[in-house]
Amino acid sequence: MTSVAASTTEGPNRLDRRKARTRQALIDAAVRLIAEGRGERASIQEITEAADIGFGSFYNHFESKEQLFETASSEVLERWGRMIDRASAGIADPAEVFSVSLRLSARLSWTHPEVARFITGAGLDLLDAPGGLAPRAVRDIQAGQAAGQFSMADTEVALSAVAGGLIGLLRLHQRHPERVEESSVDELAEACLRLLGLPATKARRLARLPLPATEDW
Amino acid sequence: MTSVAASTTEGPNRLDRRKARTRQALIDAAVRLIAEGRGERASIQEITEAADIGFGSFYNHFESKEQLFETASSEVLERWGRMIDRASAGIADPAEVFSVSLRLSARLSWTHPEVARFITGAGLDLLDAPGGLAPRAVRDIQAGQAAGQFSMADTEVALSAVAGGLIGLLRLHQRHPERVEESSVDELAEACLRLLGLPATKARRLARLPLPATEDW
DNA sequence: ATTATCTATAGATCTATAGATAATGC
DNA sequence: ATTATCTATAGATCTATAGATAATGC
Repeated sequence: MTSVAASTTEGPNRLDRRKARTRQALIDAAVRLIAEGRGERASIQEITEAADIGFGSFYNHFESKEQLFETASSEVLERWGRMIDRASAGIADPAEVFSVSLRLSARLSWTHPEVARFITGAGLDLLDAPGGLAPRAVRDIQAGQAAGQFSMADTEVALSAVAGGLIGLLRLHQRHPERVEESSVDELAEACLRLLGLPATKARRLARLPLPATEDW
Repeated sequence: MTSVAASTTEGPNRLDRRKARTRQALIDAAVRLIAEGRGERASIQEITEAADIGFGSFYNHFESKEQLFETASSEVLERWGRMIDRASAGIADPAEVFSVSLRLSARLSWTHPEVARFITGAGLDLLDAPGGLAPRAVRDIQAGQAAGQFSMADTEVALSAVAGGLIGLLRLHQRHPERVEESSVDELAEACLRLLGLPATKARRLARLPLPATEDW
């Protein structure tokens, strides 16, 4: 047991790592293509060229384009969701959890521009995906309704409006970076809290609370 | 001048009308395909089959799929916009014009379900299109800002949130018709007015005003 | 006679796979 | 020896067009 990788039952070897790199190159290329808004339209040839791997290698990892895009989306949504969870851990008020989640998501514009572009590229389809902001916001909005803080009845409609606002801000930053700053993010959160039915004064206060520090991801 | 169509310089003849019918069949098929969410993915073959015309006839009318979809979108957006304009003609308050426009658009779910499905199929891409609700809402939101009624600064972000809310309601009605009624539409408008910064009481009143009668279109 | 539509097809592109090549395991 | 990657290609699909057929004009 002196050599770490001596045992045959032990972790990934060089071959496994090479395979994982190829797979990851495909996923990263897919994320870039979704970000460019041509997720479904790209051919497998384009994908493998963007990933800089041989054409045939595609089928070692995925059975179809759809499966690759599905995997790529899940991966980004998973990271996004974990970031939200870490930052909102320990916050009790659902309205504040919602506000923090949304503000962090809007700040992706500059903290993780490639994730932001993925979100704008995917659009409202993200509402159906089981990851990222959507399921967490549904949970928070419903908790806020149960607690009597939010008055808007249709959770799904509210969520869709919030997603529209988020995507709008991310797109604005992509087109005109100089027109978006931290206060724009807070203003979006404030407006969304008002939309949900929170009193304007409380919305204003909540949307300006200091944000928890977020480690890199 | 006893026979209406006698003069050779006069209006469309039978041939022109046949040509127009074929063109319209293509446009209608394109609208249906966009509504099904596979606007860009459909092949020309699928389009001509859906339109029930010969494959080659496509090229008598359009040079490419993109041109057809562009034309089809413009046509629907044009009708949608005219409906809004007719209904809001004579209303002075920009917040009320906005509210009426949005409520009529959300009612498309049952007044013109094929238009509603087109909107949900197209998604937030509609924000870039020069027709329909988007340019009119931009105008109203900016007028409301200038008049000091609306406090939200970024018009484009606000518009995107409103579009998200509208699409959310249309989608909800498509999936669960029993969960959407006229009051749901009014509630969406109320929430959007609050989002824009209107005081909650005024938002509530405005979103419940009687709607102008709209003739068919 | 003129014009639009339809059918058939050439050429381009795309997917999926087979077989050759390169990298790693043992 | 084993496993993954790469190159080459068969077969399917798609686009664009040519030429035949059908409808209308005059």
